[in-house]
Parts: sequence; C-alpha cells; structure tokens
Amino acid sequence: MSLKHAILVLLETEPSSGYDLLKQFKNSLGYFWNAKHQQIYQQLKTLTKEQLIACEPEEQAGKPDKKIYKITPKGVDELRSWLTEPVEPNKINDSLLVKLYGGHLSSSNTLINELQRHQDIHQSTLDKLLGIEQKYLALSPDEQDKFKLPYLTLRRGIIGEKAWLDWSREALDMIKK
Amino acid sequence: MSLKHAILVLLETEPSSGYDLLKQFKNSLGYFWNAKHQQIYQQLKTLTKEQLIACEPEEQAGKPDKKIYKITPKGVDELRSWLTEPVEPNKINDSLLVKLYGGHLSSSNTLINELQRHQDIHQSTLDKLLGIEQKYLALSPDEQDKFKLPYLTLRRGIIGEKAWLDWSREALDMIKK
DNA sequence: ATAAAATATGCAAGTTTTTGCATAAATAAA
DNA sequence: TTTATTTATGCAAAAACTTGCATATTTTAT
Repeated sequence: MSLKHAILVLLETEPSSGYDLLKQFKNSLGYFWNAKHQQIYQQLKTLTKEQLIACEPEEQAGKPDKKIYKITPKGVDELRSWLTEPVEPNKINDSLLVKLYGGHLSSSNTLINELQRHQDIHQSTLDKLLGIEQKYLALSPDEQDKFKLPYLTLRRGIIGEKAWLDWSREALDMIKK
Repeated sequence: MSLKHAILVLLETEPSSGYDLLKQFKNSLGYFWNAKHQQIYQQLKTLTKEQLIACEPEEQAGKPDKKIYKITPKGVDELRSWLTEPVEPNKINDSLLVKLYGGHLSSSNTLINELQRHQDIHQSTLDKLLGIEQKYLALSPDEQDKFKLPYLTLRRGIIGEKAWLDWSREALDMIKK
C-alpha cells in the first residue's frame, strides 16, 4: 500500500524516471524498500491518473528515451497528509527462519551452506551501506544537517545488517557444535 | 509464496487448527512470520486439496469445534525438498523509514511521537521474546538440544528487536538535537 | 447483568505483487 | 566479434494478500 508513498517521497526529493526509481531501490534504498520494475511502472501510471505526479518525456543522446515524473502540488498534499497518519510496524515474513525452524528435516550441512550464502549477501549489503555512510560523513556540517533524516534511515540499515551478521555467527557456531 | 511452507513446518512439529496457527504467528512467531486468519484458512484449504495436509474434525466441550490439520507423508516430502532449495533473502518494505526519509515535510514532533509509538511496540515484543527465552533456558540440556533450531530463530528475533531499539534511541537523539 | 474479548471458521470482492512475455538500442566484457 | 549486461518501458495473467462481511458459542471483565 505504501509503494505509492515511497515513490512520492522519492519524487519529492528529485524528479525521476521509473528506471531511476528502480535503481535507487536496488542500489541504495533496498534496506527499507524493494519493488520490481513492473510494480513501479504500474504505480507510476496509477499515480499519474490520480494526478499526484506528472510526466514529462526526456530525450537522451544515444540511450532510449526516459519519462521523467515529478510530484504535483496535489501529490505533496497527499504525502503531507500520509506523513501525519500512524503506520503499522513492519510486517516480517522471513523464509530463512522458516527453514531453520524446520531444519531438523534437513542436514546441518545444507543449513550451514544456506546460512553462509545469506551471510555473504548481508556482508556485501553492509559494506555498500558503510560506503554510503562514508560519503555522508565527508559532507560539510551544513549538508549533513540537510540529509539528516535520510541518514537516519541509512543508520537503520547499517545497524540492522550488523545485527543480522552478529546473529548469523552465533547461529553458525551453534549449528556446528 | 512460503506461507505454504511456514504452515507445513508448523504442522510437521505439531498437528494444529487454523486458529492454533494464527495464535502461534501472533503470540510467538511474529518475529519471523505473519499472516491474517483468512490467509491461513485459505491456505489450509489449498494444502488439503494438494494432499500435503489432511484434516480431522475434533469436538470440544463447550467451545466451537476445531479442525485439526496434520501433515501427510507427501507434505513431508514437499517440505524436505523445499528445505534443500535456496531461499531469497528477506524482502523489506518499511513504511516507517519511508516516513522518516521524507520527514522534512512533517514536523519533528510528529516524527518523534511516531518513533516513540513504534519503540513501545518493539520494546514489548522484545520483552515477550525474552520471556520465551527464559523458558527455553530453564529446560534440561537434552530438551534445549531438541529445540536448538527454533531457539536460533528466537535469538534472531531478540537480536533484531534489540538492534531496532538501539537504532531508535540514536534516531530520537538526533531528531531532538 | 451486560458488554467485550476470545474461540473458531469461512465467503466474496478487491487490491497488490509476482511471473512470464515482449521490445529495442547501447555499452561493456569475453 | 559475438555475447552479455545495462538502459528503458510495458501488457496480461496468475498468485498472494487484504478488507469487509458473516456466524455462533464461551469466557472474562465491568
């Protein structure tokens, strides 16, 4: 339900194409929002119909044309109003934990391999986020202040990934023992 | 897609009714799986059709009748095979972080209240999980070993909630400053 | 005594998300 | 130089999930 608002928030910061949004989710914001390209394009269509965003085509040298979307005043109103409403805490559905929970039907090697595979993924996500943090910390105090809130969300990603890795080390130790 | 497997895993441990499963998700397993009652009842119907589970009605004194589902041998096969396949890392869609990211359109008081509201929820989830952990730690070494894997998933819940609370304290400090 | 919450299940309709297919040019890698 | 990846968008169908409604008894709280 709030892919809608995730998109509005991003477009409020900067007009973007569907593909731009996709890349943002994939490359930097994946620790708090994920969506497939079809979902994004569909939602952009819906939001355009609702007049919360507007589209302007942009020609590009060489590359295929982009459709740049920007938020409308009506969209900003909608966003402001959504921001005042309470949101539900995040719903978690974690297949890996389901696997572990039922892991006695599997071999410990299978479990260990799967855990290590996920560990690698989380480690590289953490590295990426720490890289982004370094860029933030290199900004002037003024600019840091400007991006304070996005930075807080980045911190959530970093702390969350570190916790995941702490847990996975504990888990591997316990399974191996 | 793996509500199916979440249910199979739980039924493999213990035959249950839809309502039992719902309570398990709500009361103890919510840190790794969440589902509404309609979703569970629908899935139980589907799984019965696929003959992965079977249903036996149970009369209860006083209370409405229960339908107790148990996993079939075919269901165990399906589960075993699923357990060997890699799963995707957990997809995260966190509306609270979307709100924070776009929080400059809102007042810091609104943000602070919302954060504190979530903090309370997470704190009480953590307390609940720590309570469950105490019960586990009071078991005999033999029994502890038997429930080692479910315990690992509980640890994930505990570590995850603690990390969330650490982050939220940091976030509140930064917003208030 | 009455109201609310918990126990227990389900249909129907709607919304959201995923999967499969499809196109097309540019750039980077083998 | 051929192949794979990246850039860029979209339709249609299927699957998954949510919301609204509906019922009926029991237990707990006021």
